[in-house]
Amino acid sequence: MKKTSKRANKETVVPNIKRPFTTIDLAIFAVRDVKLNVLLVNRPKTANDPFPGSPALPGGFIDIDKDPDLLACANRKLLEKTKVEANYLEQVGSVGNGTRDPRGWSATHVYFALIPCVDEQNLSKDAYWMPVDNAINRTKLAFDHSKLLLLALDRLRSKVEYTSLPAYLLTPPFTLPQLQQIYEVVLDRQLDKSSFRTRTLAANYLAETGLIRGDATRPAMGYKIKQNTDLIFFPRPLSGAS
Amino acid sequence: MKKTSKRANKETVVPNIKRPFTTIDLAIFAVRDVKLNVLLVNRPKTANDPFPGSPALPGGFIDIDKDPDLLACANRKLLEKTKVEANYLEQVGSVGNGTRDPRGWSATHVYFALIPCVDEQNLSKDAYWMPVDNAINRTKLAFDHSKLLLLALDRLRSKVEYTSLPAYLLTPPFTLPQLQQIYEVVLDRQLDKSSFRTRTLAANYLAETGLIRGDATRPAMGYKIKQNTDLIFFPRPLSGAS
DNA sequence: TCAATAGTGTCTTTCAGACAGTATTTC
DNA sequence: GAAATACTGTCTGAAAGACACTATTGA
Repeated sequence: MKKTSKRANKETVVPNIKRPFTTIDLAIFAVRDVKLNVLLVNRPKTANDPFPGSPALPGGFIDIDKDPDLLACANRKLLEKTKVEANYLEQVGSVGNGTRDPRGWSATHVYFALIPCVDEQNLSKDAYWMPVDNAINRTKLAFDHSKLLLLALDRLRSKVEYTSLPAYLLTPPFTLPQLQQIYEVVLDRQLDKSSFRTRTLAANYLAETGLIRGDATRPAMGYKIKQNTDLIFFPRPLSGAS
Repeated sequence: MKKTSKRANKETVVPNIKRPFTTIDLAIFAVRDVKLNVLLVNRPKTANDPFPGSPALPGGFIDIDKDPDLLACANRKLLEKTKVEANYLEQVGSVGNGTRDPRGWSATHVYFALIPCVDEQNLSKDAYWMPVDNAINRTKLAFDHSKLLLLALDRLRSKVEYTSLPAYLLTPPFTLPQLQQIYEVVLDRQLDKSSFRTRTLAANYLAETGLIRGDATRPAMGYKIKQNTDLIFFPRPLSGAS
C-alpha cells in the first residue's frame, strides 16, 4: 500500500479543544397493569453527585474504551438495568447545552426501548417501574430527564399512530385483542375493533400460533411477529396523528 | 436561600472520564435549477487535518464557550457558511463511534436546514452547492458524511410526504405550481395537480399575496406562509411513504 | 341458557389519484 | 385564434370509523 491513506502519514494531531461530557439516556417502556410504564433509577446519594437520590432515566457516561458506538452503549446500559435485550431500540435525538448538568457543558444521546414487562425483582437493584403518567405529571426527575422522557414519549406515541411498534411491548404469542389493548394504553384512547383487525392483519406481519384459551370466553387466535420482519408502516395514521 | 440547591453545597466534582469529541454536522438544502442541492465545503489542506481537501458537510466542533446549546451551534455554523438564517432547522439525530474520526472517539449531532437558494458568490468562500444526486452517488465525502447526508435526505424525503416542509425552500410570494414543483423535485416524482391544490389549500397555512404574472400565460395566485404557522402535518401521506 | 369475549359484515366518511374540462394571459 | 399555463369538477378507490351482528367458550 503505497498511496496516501485516509490517515495522514504522520500521526493525526489531536486538536486541543474543550470537550463536553457525553452521555446516553434511555427511556425504557413496558406495559404493566394496563398502564404504560417507564424504568427509573435513583441517583446515588453521594454528596459529590448532582441530584443525589433523585429519580432519573437510566443512562450515564459513554465509555469510549468499552462502547464501540452509541447504540452499543445504549444496549449495554439497557442490559445492565433490565437483564434483557430490547425488542425495539431507537434513537430519539440528542440534547446538549451548558446548563443541563451542573458539572459542565453536556450532550446526551436519547434512546427509547420497548420491552415486555420485566418483573421488578429481576431488574437491577436500583431500578423500578413507574407509570409514565405519574413520571411525567407528579415526579421531578433529575437533570432535564423530565423533558427527555417527554421527547421519547412523544416519539413513541406518534409512531404508534402509523406503525406496528406496540407489538414489541408483548411477549408472543399474543392475541389481537391484547395487541389492541396495548395500542389503547399507549395512545390513551379507544380504537375500533373491526378496523384495527383489518388493518393489522392486512399488514401481514403476524403469523398464527394457534388458539389461546380465554377465561370462560371464546378462545382467540395467538400471533407472533413473523421472522425477519421490520417495523411495519401502515398506509394511514389512526387519526389525529399530526 | 437556605435550603439545599440542586448543586451540592461543596463544588460538584467534575468526574474524571475520557470525553469523546463532540461535533455538529449540517445538511443544508436548497433548490437550484430544478434540482435539490446540498451545501458542501472542502476540508482544509493542512497535513494534520483528516481528509485534507475532501468535500464535506459544513460543521465542526462545538465551542462550549460560544454555543449555549446544540441548536445555537447549528445556527451559528449555518450563518457562517450561508450568511442567512434557516427557514427551517431540525435535528436528524446523532452518530457516534470510535472509527468515524481518525483523531478519536467522536459523536456528531446532525441537523438539516432548508433555505431558499443563496447565490454562490454570497456564500462563505469555501462553500458551494452540489446537486444531492451527485453528492450521494458520485462524490466521496469526508468522514462518514455520505452516510450522514443520506440520513438527512431520508428524513427530508419522508417528511415531505406528509408535511408542508417544501414551502421553506421557497421565498414568498410563490405560486402553487411552483410549490408543487419543489415537492416533485424533492420526491423525484410527478404529483397530481388537482389533489395537490386541494390538499395544500385545505391545510389553510397559506395566505394570498396577489396575482403573479406569468410568461404569456395565465397569472397565478401568489402565496406566503401565514404568520406564526408551524409545520403542517397532512392527514395522509402522498403515497408509498412507508 | 347466560355472560363474556372473539370475530365478521355493512355502511359511511375522508382524501388521494386520474383525468377531462374551463379560464386567463400574451402573441 | 393559438399556445401555454392556471385552475376546477367529477369519478374512482383505498382505507379508517361506526356499529350491528354472529360465533365460541365455561359455568
